[in-house]
Amino acid sequence: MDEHTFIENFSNQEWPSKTYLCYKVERLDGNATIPLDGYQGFVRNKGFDQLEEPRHAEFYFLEQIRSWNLDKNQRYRLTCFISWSPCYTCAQNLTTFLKENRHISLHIFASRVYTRDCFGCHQSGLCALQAAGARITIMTFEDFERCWETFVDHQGKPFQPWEGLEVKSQEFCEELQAILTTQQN
DNA sequence: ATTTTCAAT
Repeated sequence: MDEHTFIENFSNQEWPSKTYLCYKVERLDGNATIPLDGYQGFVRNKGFDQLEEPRHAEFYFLEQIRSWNLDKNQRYRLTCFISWSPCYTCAQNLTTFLKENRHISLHIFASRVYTRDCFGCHQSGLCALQAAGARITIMTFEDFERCWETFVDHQGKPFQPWEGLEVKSQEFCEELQAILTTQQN
């Protein structure tokens, strides 16, 4: 991913009308985690402008995972950095996937909390996803930096945080915490 | 004080 795309989409000061999702996979072997570098990459949503059926980024992510046919006798950890947190429908699809694939765990790092959901309640979607075992957190400075190091064609440049990164991250974190703790009982 | 959201005006 080029530098501009990363900043434009992952900056928590921006409100882009598109979503990028970076993913990586590790195999868990006892206490060891073995990165599967061949399986890492990123996807974005496709909209009406591309003459394809509009689909959210998570659709393509799930499509990728399914294509790998990860060995059910091994354990894997998926990590994804996503610029908007999953909508209700996508959260449900991920929930179903995790329930059907107990050998796979998922940790989602979201830059921003998506709240404009036309098809359902994004809060309950995220709660269900968490209940299915996913970890959902807001990206902090360290997470942006890790994403930058791993997925951006940074040409050796270190991650330069934008103004207000920490404050916004904290705000979204509180918003997400409120969502994930409210509906649990 | 504080919009915006995987678009469509």
